[in-house]
Amino acid sequence: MGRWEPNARGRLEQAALELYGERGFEQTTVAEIAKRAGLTERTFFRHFADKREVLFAASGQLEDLLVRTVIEAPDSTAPIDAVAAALEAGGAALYHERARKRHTVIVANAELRERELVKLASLASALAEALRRRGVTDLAAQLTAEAGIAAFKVAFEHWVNEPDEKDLPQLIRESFDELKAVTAGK
Amino acid sequence: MGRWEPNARGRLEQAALELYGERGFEQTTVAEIAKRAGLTERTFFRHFADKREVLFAASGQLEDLLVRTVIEAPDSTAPIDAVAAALEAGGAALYHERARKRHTVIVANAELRERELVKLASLASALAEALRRRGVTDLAAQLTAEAGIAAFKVAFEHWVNEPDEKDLPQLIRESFDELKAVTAGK
DNA sequence: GGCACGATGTCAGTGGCTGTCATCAGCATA
DNA sequence: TATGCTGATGACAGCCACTGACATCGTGCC
Repeated sequence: MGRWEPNARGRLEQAALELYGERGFEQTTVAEIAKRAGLTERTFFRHFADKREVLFAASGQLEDLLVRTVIEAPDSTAPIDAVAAALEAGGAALYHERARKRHTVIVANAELRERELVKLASLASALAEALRRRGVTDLAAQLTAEAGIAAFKVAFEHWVNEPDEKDLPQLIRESFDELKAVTAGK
Repeated sequence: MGRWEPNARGRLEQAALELYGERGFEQTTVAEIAKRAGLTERTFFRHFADKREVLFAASGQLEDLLVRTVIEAPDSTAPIDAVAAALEAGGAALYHERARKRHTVIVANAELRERELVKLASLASALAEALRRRGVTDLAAQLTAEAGIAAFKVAFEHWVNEPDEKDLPQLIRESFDELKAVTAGK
């Protein structure tokens, strides 16, 4: 096991998810993660900014997908519906088992929940920016994006918590319908 | 300056806000804050769970105010309007100058922005719980609360960034109006 | 074979945060 | 007034996340 084993980053992600799941986030040291991946602590921090970030490596790709979907929506599509379509597409790209495992680790620790909020806020920012490029007002873009993320969040939580696996895009659609109802004063 | 000077907690808050403003959050050590307050580092951590929390001591009171306002709203009030009323009341309780100073410190640092998201999420949770006690469905309560917080967030940012001071509750009302418009597909 | 470059290892250091125990102010009570 | 109790603070040692600096190793290219 010399240096240069392939996919150091992926090995670190795998080792971290395992250890966080086995003994908890706080009870795991970065040195242990690195050791399981056959690397050193210093190398861990070359790949990830901090101990939490290793769980959120995929969020950048998700962001790209959302932005692309909003941009590619027909001009006639209302902003809220473009955001809904993007989040449904994002939801369709998630694997239930992996998402559930990861979510279990995250909800068990305050620092990880905190970081997840940052990632969701980042998604909202990206969605808002994409809407602005469609000519949507700044205010409307921010509100649409934030409200959309709220709908996604609620749907996602139901998805990972319900015993019988449902279709996430379908749950997202229902969540948006409910959002429209409550903001209409229902 | 023996022990037992009054209001240790308040002195720590004041010293922290000053130092974070003067030289930045990262460039300030907890030992320095404690020293300026005439205390030791260990005592700082007896009053605040971590270095960031010292800036968010007031958020608990704000949460109480929001919850109370939702609960006291007339039964006939729609959930979204009860939330709007609560956030307007919360907005009315903020002082522009102090809020601006604090917000400047927070936006300048990623860790502090992260913590602020946690506080906003906590407010959303509390609002949702208050709505549930009014008999609102779980799903509707979560969505209403989250969307309401989004409206507040947008209004608050405008308030602290606009050069001419506007009325925060008024901005919040306008933000809710816009929220209702965009979720209606406008 | 030699060389450039990027990935990794090694080491020392800073600072956030915690556990533990000693110490001290204030208060009650004998 | 002495004594004892309680809660806040100090002092100290220690863990670990994270960083900077420099050495070392692999790989590809000439």
